[in-house]
Amino acid sequence: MSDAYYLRLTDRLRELLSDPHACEEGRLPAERTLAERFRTTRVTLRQALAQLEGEGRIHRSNRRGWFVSPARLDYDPTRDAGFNDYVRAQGRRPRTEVLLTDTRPYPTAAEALGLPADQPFCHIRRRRFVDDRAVLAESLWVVPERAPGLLEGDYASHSLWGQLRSRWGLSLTHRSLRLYSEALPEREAAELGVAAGTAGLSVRRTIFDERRRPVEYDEEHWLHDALCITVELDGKA
Amino acid sequence: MSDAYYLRLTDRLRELLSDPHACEEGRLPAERTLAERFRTTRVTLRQALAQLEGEGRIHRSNRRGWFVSPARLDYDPTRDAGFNDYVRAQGRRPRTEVLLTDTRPYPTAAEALGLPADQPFCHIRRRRFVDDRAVLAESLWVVPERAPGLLEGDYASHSLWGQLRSRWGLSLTHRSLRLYSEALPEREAAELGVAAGTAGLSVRRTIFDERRRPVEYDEEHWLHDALCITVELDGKA
DNA sequence: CAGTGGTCTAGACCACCCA
DNA sequence: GGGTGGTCTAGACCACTGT
Repeated sequence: MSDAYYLRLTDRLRELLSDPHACEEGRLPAERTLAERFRTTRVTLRQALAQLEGEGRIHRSNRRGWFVSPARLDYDPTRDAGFNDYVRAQGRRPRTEVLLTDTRPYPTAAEALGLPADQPFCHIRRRRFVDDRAVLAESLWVVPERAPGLLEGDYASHSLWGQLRSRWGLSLTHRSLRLYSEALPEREAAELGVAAGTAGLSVRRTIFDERRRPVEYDEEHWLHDALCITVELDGKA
Repeated sequence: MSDAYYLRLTDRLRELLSDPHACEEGRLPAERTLAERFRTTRVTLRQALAQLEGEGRIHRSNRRGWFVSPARLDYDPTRDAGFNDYVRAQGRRPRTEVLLTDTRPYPTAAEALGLPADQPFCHIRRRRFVDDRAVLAESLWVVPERAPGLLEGDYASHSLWGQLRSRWGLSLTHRSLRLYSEALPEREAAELGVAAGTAGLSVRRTIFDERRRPVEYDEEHWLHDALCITVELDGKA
C-alpha cells in the first residue's frame, strides 16, 4: 500500500521541506500551487499534508497557510524550572500571556486534590509562546490557603513553583502526572489559533506538599508537535 | 466555524456511540450506510470519523471497519510492574508476542547509554495486546554484561525489570524517559495492523544502575488512543 | 463473491487574512 | 479585493476481508 500517490507525495514534500530555497520564511507554497505542481487535486495533496502534520513536520496557522514546524521543545513536567528559563536555555524565545485570573471553585481540581467540590481556588489561565508560536494553553488552580496573596504577585514572569517555594516556603513533595494525546478542545484550539480537533497533548499535574496538604492542580494543552516530554528519575521506583 | 457539517456530524456520531444497540460488538455501521443516513457524502462523513479517531473514541482495523475504542490503559513507565500485571489489575486481558530476539549492535541505544557504536546488545522485539487489540510494538536493548543468559530465560511472561532485579541483582536507579506524539512508522504500523501514519505515542527509556553502569534502552510505540501515561513522584525535584 | 474501507478526481462555494 | 485554507459534492475504481 505504500504505492498510494499521497504517500509518494509526502516523500517529495519532505525533500521540499529540507530545501531552504523552496520555503521562504518556513512557509510552504499554496495548496493549489502544490497540487498543480504535483499534478493532483487539492484533496489528495491535503491528505499528504495531513500526514506530514501528524509526523510533526509541518503545521497550519488559521487560514494563513502551512509552515515548517520547528524542533520540539524539551520539557520536564516534574521540575519547576520556569518556562522562560528552559525555553531560553534551548535557544528559543519564550513569551507568556495571562488570559484571566479569578478565584472560584473547580470540581475537577477539587476531586484531584481530595477537597470538597465547592472549594475555591486561585485560578490563572495563560497562553505561552515559543518564538511567537502559541504552543500551550493552561490553567492553574492553587489552594488559596497555601499561597495567600498569590494573584497580587508577579505570577507571569517568574516560575510559579519557584515562588511557591521561596515566598510561601512550600515543598512540592508529592507530584502526580497524567498525560495523553488528545484532540484539542474548542476553547484551547481557539486560544492557540488552530482548528478545533488539532492533535494535542494533555498534561495534568496534582501537587501535595511534604505534609500531604493539597497545593495545586493544573491542566496543560500543548500542540502535539511542539514538545518532547522528558523525565529524569533517580532512586528506586 | 462550529457550524461545519462534519462537526455537527461528530456530535450525532457521539450519541450513536453511546447507544449500545446502534453498534453491535462495538462496531460502527459501514461508511456508506452512515453517509446515507446523515445525508452527506463519504468524504464528509470520513472527516467526522477522523475527528473522533483523533479524540480517541473510535479506531479502524485494516479494512474491516470502525470500532469503538475501549478505555485507555493507565501506564506508569517509571515503574517495573509487568505489563501482564498492570493490565490485569485494570480488569483487562493482556497478551504478548515475541517477534524476534537476537544479539547485535544498535548505535541509537549505544549513544543513549554512552557506549561505543559497535556495542552488541541482547535485543527483544515484541508486540503486546490488551483484550486482543495490538496496542504496543517495542524493542528492548539490554547490555549483555548486565544480564548474561537473558535470552535463554522466560523473558516473555515475567516483568523484564523484575528479572533484572531478582536474577541479576541490578538496581535500576537512574531512569531517563523521553516521550512524544508521532505518526507510527511503517514497520510499527504494520505490526499493529493499522495504516502507516496512524497517530501514536513514542516512549524511550534509558536505564543505568546505582553505579551508573548502562543497563538497558528501549523504544515503545503505542497506539495514541490506547493509553494514559501516569507518573507518581515523591521527593524533591 | 459481496461488502468494506482506501484512494482519487474535478470541480464548487465559503470564511477569513492581509495588503 | 485577491488569495488562502476550510468545507463539501457526486461520483469512480482499487485492495483487501470475510463468506
